[in-house]
Amino acid sequence: MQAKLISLHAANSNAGIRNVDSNCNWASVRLPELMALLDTHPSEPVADTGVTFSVRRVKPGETLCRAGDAFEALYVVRSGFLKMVSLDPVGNEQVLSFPMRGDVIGLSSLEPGHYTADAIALDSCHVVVVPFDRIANLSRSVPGIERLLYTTFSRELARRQRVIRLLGMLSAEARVAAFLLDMSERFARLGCSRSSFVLRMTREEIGSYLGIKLETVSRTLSALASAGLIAVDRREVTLHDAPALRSILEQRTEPGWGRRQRQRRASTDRSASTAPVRPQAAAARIAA
Amino acid sequence: MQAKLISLHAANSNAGIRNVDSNCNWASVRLPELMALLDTHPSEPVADTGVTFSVRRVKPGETLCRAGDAFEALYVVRSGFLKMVSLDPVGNEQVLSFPMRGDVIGLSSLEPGHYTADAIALDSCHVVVVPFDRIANLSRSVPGIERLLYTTFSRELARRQRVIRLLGMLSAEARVAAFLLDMSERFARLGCSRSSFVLRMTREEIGSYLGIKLETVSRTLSALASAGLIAVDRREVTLHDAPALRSILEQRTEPGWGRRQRQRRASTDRSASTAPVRPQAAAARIAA
DNA sequence: CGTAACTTTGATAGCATTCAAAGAAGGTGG
DNA sequence: CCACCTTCTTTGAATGCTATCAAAGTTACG
Repeated sequence: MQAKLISLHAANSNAGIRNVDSNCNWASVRLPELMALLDTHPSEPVADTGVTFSVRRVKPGETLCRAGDAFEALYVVRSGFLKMVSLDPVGNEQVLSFPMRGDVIGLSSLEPGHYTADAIALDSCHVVVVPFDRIANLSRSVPGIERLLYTTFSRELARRQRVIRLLGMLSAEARVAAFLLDMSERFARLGCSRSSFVLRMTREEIGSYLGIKLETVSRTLSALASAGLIAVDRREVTLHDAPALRSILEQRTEPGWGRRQRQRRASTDRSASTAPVRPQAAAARIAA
Repeated sequence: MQAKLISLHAANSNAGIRNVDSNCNWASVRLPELMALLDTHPSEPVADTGVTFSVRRVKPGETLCRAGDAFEALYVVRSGFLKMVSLDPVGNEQVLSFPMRGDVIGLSSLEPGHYTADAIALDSCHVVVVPFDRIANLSRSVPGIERLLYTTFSRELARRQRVIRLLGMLSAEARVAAFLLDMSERFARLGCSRSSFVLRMTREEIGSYLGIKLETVSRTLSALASAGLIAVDRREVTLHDAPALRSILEQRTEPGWGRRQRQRRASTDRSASTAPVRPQAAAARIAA
């Protein structure tokens, strides 16, 4: 009960997150602050040239930008959580990512000239508005900015590569495990607990992101929980055995595997399993 | 027989591709040529400053760069076809893309500082070696370069977004259809036939890229062929009904779809189908 | 000409979806 | 403050799509 109240409070106010500069202003941020937000591995600090960027506030459920809107600025999340949703021609929607503090929105919108997905706040958010031409101009005078811009693009490319691996090579169970580990990692980077956190999104949104159905997400979470690897209470997740979760990622050999590893895990698994075969026995499989 | 010989010849020599500058040199290219290669929608021509970039030749099966190698340069494909292969910790490999003329290799390698995938030539290739620092420096003096670099990153991000949609929302059948339409589009952009082309990759490589098994690729191609939408002769594919292929993409409503479209296609499909239910009846489904 | 790589096709099994329904949580208005 | 409604979540049973296993056919190549 009490824990839940604390969690919900944290969800709305982002209390407990470190790195929140004391001299910050909710209406605008200065350049060094913006760069610190972007740079995961802070190198040399940037001189404060007095340049500031405005901060936009987005309430839960509101959209920061819609697919098709003219591309005007990158948005750098300072606090809160969002979801990026792409709507295909048929009307089916797909969640592409869950941006949080430090993440950049709009990088794929530069070339087409319009945003390619909706950005919808999952809770109360503060995002820094970074007009692209402005930051590009600054990059000519302020050293370090140009490189940071390129690495930001490159980092986002690497992230999408991981998503492609997740969607193309992992089973539903492994996708959920990977999702939990990813959230754990990102929360840890924010100074929050690595082993216990509150998800901001529904099962359906998780499923859309992972390319599986919401029922499958629910079932898999239940299975992981009954195997003792995690605990789930509504949106609150606690990781009890992260290494075991990681080992799930290393099981699947879904589509193409090389010509090595003749271990034939499928058969050994089946013979090793003493439990009788039954439908939806994901928990038994995980426990084995 | 004769047709096959011609196709194979084209595959190896890239004969018939337009846009091959007459004054080109296989050992190096000048800046304007490089920019034309990158810019799909050529804007203002760039002054020839005399800067040149070396061209590297890669023979079929050779690797241009390996995952883990220090990132030194971007590679811009001038001719030939390659595959990008990512090897995960377990040893499973996944094909990430099939670069061809105009495509850029290495964009996601900047931030980690090393290549994140192997680049393997599927046939004889010529790639322009573009050291990143060199092009970044040039961008400060030559107008247009900076913007082109950013749009190149952004374009690659958009491409990966399409792959994510393919892997996350489409059925195996739709993935194959999307793959064929994509290849058609890219060949057309090169001045080759939009409706008939020779695939350079195996069924296994296609399957790895699409997140399905090689048998499924083969079955789906056979089904599309017997439905009359395409013709398949080994690696040579002819599209007979591209609109029908496109309509396959608009069928699936795999993971999350909004709350609209209450058309309940699944039931109507089943009732409309007069053929008896049988396994592997993909052809019947497509024909319907 | 024989071997290796690739492709096709069939039969079977398994995992994820679909369909269905009940339970829990959160918000609203009386 | 509680009833009511909507949204979200969980769980079950059955179907279906794709993977797996297997084998034959084809092509390429030495």
